[in-house]
Amino acid sequence: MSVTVTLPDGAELSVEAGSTVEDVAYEIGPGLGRDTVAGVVDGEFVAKEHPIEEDVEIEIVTESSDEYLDALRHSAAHVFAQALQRLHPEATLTIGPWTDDGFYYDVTGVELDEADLEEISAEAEEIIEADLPIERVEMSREEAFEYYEDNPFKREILEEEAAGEDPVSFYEQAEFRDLCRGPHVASTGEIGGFTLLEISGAYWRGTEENEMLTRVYGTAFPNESELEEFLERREQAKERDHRKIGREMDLFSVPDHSPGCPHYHPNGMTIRRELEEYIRTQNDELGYEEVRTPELNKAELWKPTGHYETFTAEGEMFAWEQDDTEYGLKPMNCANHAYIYDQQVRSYRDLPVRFSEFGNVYRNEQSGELSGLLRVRGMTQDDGHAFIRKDQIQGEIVDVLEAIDEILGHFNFEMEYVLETQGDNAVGSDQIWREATDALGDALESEGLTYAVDEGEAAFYGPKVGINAVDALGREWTIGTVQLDFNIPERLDLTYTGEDNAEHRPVMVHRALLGSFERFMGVMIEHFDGNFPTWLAPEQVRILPISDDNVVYAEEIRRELSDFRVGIEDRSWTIGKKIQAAHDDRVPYMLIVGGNEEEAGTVSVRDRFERERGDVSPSELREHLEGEVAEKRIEPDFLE
RNA sequence: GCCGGUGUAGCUCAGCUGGCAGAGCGAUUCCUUCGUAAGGAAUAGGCCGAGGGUUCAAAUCCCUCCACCGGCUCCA
Repeated sequence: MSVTVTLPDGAELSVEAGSTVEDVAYEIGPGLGRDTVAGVVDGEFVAKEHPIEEDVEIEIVTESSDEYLDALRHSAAHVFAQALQRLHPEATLTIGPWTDDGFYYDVTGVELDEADLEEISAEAEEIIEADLPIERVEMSREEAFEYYEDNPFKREILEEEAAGEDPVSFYEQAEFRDLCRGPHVASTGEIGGFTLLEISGAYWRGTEENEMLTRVYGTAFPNESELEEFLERREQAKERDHRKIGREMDLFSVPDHSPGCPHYHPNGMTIRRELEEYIRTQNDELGYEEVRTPELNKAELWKPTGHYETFTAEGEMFAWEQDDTEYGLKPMNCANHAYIYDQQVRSYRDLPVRFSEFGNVYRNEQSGELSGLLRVRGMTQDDGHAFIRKDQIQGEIVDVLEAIDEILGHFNFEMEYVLETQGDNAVGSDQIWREATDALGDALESEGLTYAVDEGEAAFYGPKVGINAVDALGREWTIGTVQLDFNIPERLDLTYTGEDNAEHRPVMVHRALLGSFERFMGVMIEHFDGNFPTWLAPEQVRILPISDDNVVYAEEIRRELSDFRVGIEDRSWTIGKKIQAAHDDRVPYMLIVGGNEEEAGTVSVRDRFERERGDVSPSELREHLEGEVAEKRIEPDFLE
């Protein structure tokens, strides 16, 4: 019997049923056959020995395919495991997949530290040097269970991932053998660059209740130079780390006495104030009225909304007894805003009623989670709640999404939109959740935004659109959110009087445009590498007098530019050193003033891109800066 | 919270096989007054994260705690 395989270019080929991917490649051409390392069959990455039993779409993976790197790293994981077992026979293997930039292997029954990694690395190099052929072998399920008699993890994989497979596949190189679907490269020698990177813990199957395993991260490349480039990129990423830049530019610190609670230094606060002012104007335009509510409340405030239960269950709420009463620091602003809504009888004519607040909230995040400005315990959200009628849902959400889109445009950010759906901790009926989720999805689609769906990830009260950014180290963080909530109005019995003179239930929209000022600034610092747009730069202009004699003239120029944040470098340094310091401080504009400028009443302008122009009149520069700042242009462009 | 790592001058880091606490940058003072990415000299600056232990002697070895870094889990 023959089956039809469809190639990526649309061509069709008829082959015997049971032919392998490799056989198909040889059918196409002997050269391709020899180069085959694996295949993609109906979108699934498979070993070259994978048999074709029905009509499929097939793609042959060779050394030049992206998938080759995955296979190579998968094999590198095996090489690590082999080296580990040679040096530590007591180690039990669990899983060892490839990842976006390398591989890891989770093991247990062995304690490893960094010195062990070096030894294992050396052993792995020998395995690579020996160029051991990697071969696929099959075993019956029964044999496999017997083989893994002492390894409950592999037995669990046999029962779950490999349920019903008989025989099951193993990959072998010399004395090493591992249960594995593949694919792998043909021999260990194909790994040109190999390194072990980190050692850490990881829960079996990613569940906190399970045993903690030892995870070793590594990566591999076809050759040494690509590995070096990878390590170089990693080092460069560290240079962009907002914690490092925050220290260098004196923006903020998170001292030992306030873990997770950043202190803004004057430079950082300048940036934050600009952000706050900008967001205030956005909130005004969107029709939000600013309110202010306290951090300290009785715990009972959060009981009807469900916050108390949710946050205390996760140990995330700061709450304590005082004078026989339980108090807490607010973890969210919703309850206080709902309270203000409820202080009046609301008519359908009043809606939407919208409150905004730069709300300081506190959450007892696990100590291991804290990370500079990106993950904190005390933060200020640019929070807002709109209380609306059901017929206003679509319009309200669309307005917020458009505002976020406009804001992000001023930062040159590319964000990923994610729709998060009902999770285990959800309150309210499934019906309500479905409606709310559909409404968010519809709004995203009507805005033409592409988005991913994260099932079960929403907050407890309603589905959420998360706007995600990536930091310098490739970690993803949620910035802004839009959440639709039918539950809290219900639980708090919020109402408005309708046209029919009956009571109706409003819907709540929870939204944050930037998210928290902390996280947004953290992401922004890394995104700009500290080179802030002029409107945000703590020091927008620095005047560099050629000699001390020019300091008085520098003062004069500063008065001329009094609408901007202008510093004067008055240390008795050479001009070269003053320029260097200004570059180090990432100041957008430097004005060099010496005898010539003083005589002509001009300045010599240099920007942080090292562009220069002499004979500039201060008023021309001032007019330019006014426009650049007002329009929030991303790069200093006077010298373009 | 869990696994591994780190904590020495304002910053970056040496010193850690136990024996007088170091460098560069920065700061201060003096000299230099300089034309587009580091001029010179001198001086000051430390509870070696905190507490306990071992020792004649601890930055160094051991224990506990705190904070930070990477990862897991969890989140704006």
